[in-house]
Amino acid sequence: MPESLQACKMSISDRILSQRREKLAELRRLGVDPFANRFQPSHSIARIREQYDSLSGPELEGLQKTFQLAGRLMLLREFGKATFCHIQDGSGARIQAYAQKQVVGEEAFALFKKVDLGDIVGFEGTLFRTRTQELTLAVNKFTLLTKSLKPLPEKYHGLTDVETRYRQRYLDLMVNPQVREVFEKRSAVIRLVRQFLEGRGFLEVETPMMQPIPGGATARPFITHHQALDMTLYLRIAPELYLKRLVVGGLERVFEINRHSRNEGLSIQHNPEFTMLEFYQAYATYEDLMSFTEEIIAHVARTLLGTSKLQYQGQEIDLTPPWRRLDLRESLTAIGGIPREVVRDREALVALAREEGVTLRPGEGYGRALTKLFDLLVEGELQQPTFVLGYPLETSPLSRKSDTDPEVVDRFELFIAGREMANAFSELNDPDDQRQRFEQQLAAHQAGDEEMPHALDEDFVLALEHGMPPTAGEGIGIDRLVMLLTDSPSIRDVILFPQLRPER
RNA sequence: GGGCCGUUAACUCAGUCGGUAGAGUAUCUGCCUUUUAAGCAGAGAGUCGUUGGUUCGAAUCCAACACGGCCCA
Repeated sequence: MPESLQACKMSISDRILSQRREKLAELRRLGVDPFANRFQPSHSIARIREQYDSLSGPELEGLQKTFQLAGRLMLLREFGKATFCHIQDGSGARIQAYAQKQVVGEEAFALFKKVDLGDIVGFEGTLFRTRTQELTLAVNKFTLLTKSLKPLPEKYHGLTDVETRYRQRYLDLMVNPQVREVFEKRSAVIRLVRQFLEGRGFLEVETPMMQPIPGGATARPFITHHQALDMTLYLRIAPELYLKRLVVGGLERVFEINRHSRNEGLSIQHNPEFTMLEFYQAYATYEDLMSFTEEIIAHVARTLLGTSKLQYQGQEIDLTPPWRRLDLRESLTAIGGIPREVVRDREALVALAREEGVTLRPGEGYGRALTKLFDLLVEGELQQPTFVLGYPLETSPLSRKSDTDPEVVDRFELFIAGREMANAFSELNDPDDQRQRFEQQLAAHQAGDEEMPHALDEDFVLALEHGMPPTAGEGIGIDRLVMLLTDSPSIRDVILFPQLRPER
C-alpha cells in the first residue's frame, strides 16, 4: 500500500507523531543529533527584555554584541527565504527571532525549515527592531536542541480543558503564562514567610511525615506500613505534637512548612495533601499571635502585590491591620441570626444543630454544635479578615483553658474570604490535663470515630511531664493563602499536581 | 454518598426539529525576505467518553457506567 494511502487511515495524532518521527530519523541521517547535549545561553529571555527593551533600533545595532538564546518554539511564521519565530524560555518570557536563508546559509536554513512548533532550539545572533519596532534576534547560527514529537495546544486559546491542564500540567505551564505566575507567586509566598520567621528568630525544622500515632488534628489519616519494622505508620495529619516536643527541648521558636495529608473528601478548597506553616513560640500567648498573624500576612501581601488591599473573586479584601475580632457565640447571633438565649441554652442549641442537618457523633454535644453551626451560618459571611475567639473546650483538645471562662480555650481561628486561613492557640502544657483529654479522644475512637487517634500518645505526655514553657502555636494554610493572593478560586489552581482519579 | 452540568479532529469550539460530521488553529503540499492570531491556494484528519436501549435512522432521545467541573453532605 502506498504511504500516502496509509496516511489516510491514520488518526490525526498518529499522523503528526509519525511525521515527526520521520523528521527525527531524517535528522539523524543528516548527522544532526535531535537531542543535543549542550548549549549555553548567554542570557535568559527575560533578561534580554529587561536590558534591551528600552533601546531603539539604531542603538541595538550599535551594540556589536552577539547573544546565545535557547527556548521552546511557540510560534512560526515562514516565508520562502526567511522565517519569524517566537521562542519562550524558563524565565517565562518570549522573544521573536528572524532567520534569513541569506544569513544562516543554505544548509542551516534547510535544517531550520524542518523544525516544528514545540521543538527546543538554540540561536546565536544580534538584536534589532523590525519595521513594527518589535525587539527581535537576527539569527546567525541555529542549533536544534530537542525534538518534540507531540503537537502544542492551540496558539491563541491555549489549553482550557481543566482535566488536561491538571493531568499534563507541563502543557498548561507551556501555554498559559498566568499559570506560571501563580506558581512563581506561590514560591515567593513561601520564601517571604520563611524570611519573616527567620527574622524573628524562628528555627526551621523537619519532623516526621510518617507517625505511629497520628495526632495534632482531628482527621482520618492515610495508613501505610513499614516492612522492616513490621509496623503501621500514618501519614501525618499535623506536625503539632512533634513541634511541641522541640519546644520542650528548648527550641523555643520553631517552624515547619510542609505537607499534611488527610484522608477526606476533595473540594474546591481541599486536596488530600496540602501545605501548612506551623510555628510555635515559647512565652507567647494566642493574643500575641493575633498581631503576629496580622503582620506576617499583611507583610507577604504588601511585598508580593505592593498593596494590602486585594481583589479576590471580584471582591475587595483589605488586609490592613488591625483585623476584626469576633466571639464565636456572639457571631452565631450577630451573623447567624440565632437568638442569644438559644445560643446559651445547651440543649436548645444541640436541637437546632440537628434541625440544620448536623450529625453529632458519640461524645459530641454543645461544643460541636456551636462550631458546626458556625461553619454553616457564619464562616461564609466572614469576607474581611476576622479572628474568631471563644472556641469551646470540647473541640480543642490541645489548647489551654481560658483563665476566666472554663468552657472556652485560649484559641482563635482566622477567616478571610469566607474560609479558614489559620488556627492558633495558647498550648496546653499541663501533662495531666492533656492525658485526660487524650483519654476522651481515645474513648471517642473506640466508639467509632475514625477521626480520633487510635492510641494515646504516651510519648508526648512524657515530654510534657518534663515541662513545656508557656507557648503559643499556629498553623496557616499556605494553599489557601496563595489562593487569596493569586485570586484563584480553586485549590487545584495553586497545587501543581492536584489529586485526580486515574484516567481510564 | 446525593444533585446539577460537561465530554464532538491534536487544541479551541459550532452542530437547529432525530436524517448519515463542521469551522478556526495546528498538520501536510505549493507560493512568499520585516511578519504580529502574517497572507494566498490546495489537501488530509473523527470509536461524536463507553456500553446498552428506543427508532427505518441517534452526536442529537432514554438508561447505566467512566472521567471532569460546580453545589450539597
